[in-house]
Amino acid sequence: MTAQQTALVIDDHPLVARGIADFLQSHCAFSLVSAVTDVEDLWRHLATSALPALIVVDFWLPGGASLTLLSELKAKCPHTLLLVISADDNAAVEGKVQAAGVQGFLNKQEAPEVFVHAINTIMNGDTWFNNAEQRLLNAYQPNELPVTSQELGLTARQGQILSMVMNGLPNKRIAKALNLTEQTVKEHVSGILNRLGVNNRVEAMTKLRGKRLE
Amino acid sequence: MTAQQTALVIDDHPLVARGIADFLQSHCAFSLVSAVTDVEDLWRHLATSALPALIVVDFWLPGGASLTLLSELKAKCPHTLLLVISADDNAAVEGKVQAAGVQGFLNKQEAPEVFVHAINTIMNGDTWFNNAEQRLLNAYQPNELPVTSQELGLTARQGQILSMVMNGLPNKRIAKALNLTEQTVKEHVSGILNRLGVNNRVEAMTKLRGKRLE
DNA sequence: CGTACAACCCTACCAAAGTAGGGTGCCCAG
DNA sequence: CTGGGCACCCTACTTTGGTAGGGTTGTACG
Repeated sequence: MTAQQTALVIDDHPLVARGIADFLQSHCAFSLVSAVTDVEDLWRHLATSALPALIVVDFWLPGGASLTLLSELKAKCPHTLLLVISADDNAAVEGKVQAAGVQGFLNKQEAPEVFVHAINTIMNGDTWFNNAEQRLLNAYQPNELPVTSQELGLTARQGQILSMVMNGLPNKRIAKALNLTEQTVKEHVSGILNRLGVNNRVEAMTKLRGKRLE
Repeated sequence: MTAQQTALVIDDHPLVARGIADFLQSHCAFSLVSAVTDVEDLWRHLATSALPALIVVDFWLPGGASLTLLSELKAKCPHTLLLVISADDNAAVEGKVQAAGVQGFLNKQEAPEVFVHAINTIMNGDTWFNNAEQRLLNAYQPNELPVTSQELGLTARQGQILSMVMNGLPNKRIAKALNLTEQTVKEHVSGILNRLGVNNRVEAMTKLRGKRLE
């Protein structure tokens, strides 16, 4: 690659965008790396400057805008390479991005050397994706606010059962797993529902959505 | 503040940590800002260097470690100021952090000038928090992967009903809202469960956990 | 010592969720 | 025009979830 190529980074967190841009400029062979924080800025930049050789796109743009943005970018700048970065380890995200036809996907957690390697790979015309199969196993939700059973006013046993309820287990399987009568489980569940002020397990699930037990 | 104070940034994404650290060093009056990416590194750094005046902590450390980390830091470095930064706009997060007794909370999305202002406020002995009441309204879940009903093989009506199921509505209320018989709703739900390969609505909820319909 | 509470068991009952089978009207493609 | 898919309705049934009664044990606390 020549020394005259430019790149563009879009991330809704200004400091992050600037940090990645600076890193690319100092560690990869780009003559200029710009940083923008929203989609409007991105289009404005593309309209007023020469097309960059590479655009780095944060996956979690506000409102889930990134997927539509990617297809628009592919349509309007077919020769520009696209690298998507994400803060979480969700295999589904990588699959979606890969299906969108971009050149690479990378986790923000990766070491700086991996960044450099990925960028060079993409600039050479290859693609960069992690082994999706490997990651299918741990498709967990990383951004869950931890909550202890005590904060909810639950006993230890209730907390244990609540976590199984939150994972979708029916009473029968909970009873089997804990060597209890289904009735006993029901009573624990009733206690939990009372404590949470809800009428059934589904309401409990929606009430605690986005939280992680213990 | 003097020109000899140092700061420390902990964020599990190396580029982000480095970017924020560089920004603090160039825009605030710190003589040295270090960046670490995990808790072990943090303790190692604190043991081998002079205590920093300020530690910037990313809220979403792996495994939800940040809350316990904050209380440990308060215990072991009571004179060090703590600023927590987070990528999302969740009022509950800010409340938790404030309860942990740190000096400030800030969203990564904020403009760089706000960062500078917040840092200066904290370094002067004040605290920096957003108006939690204002934000209680939009305590939404930002990181939800969008999924269309078509991708799931569902009809439009089924998708509509699925989204209500995902929000915890029982069949009776769905029927009332859509002017349908409860029976008709049940049949739609049955169709959805079949399509998703699950046995009941609770399994459907856990299967689609972290996704957002349409 | 007595009280309180958590955890466990039981029977019995009712409401909600889900299944099966059969029927109507609509619209669209072959 | 005919078959198929979709949305809607119905009756009837089974399974699961949740509540309400009452009872036993163990343990922690004043």
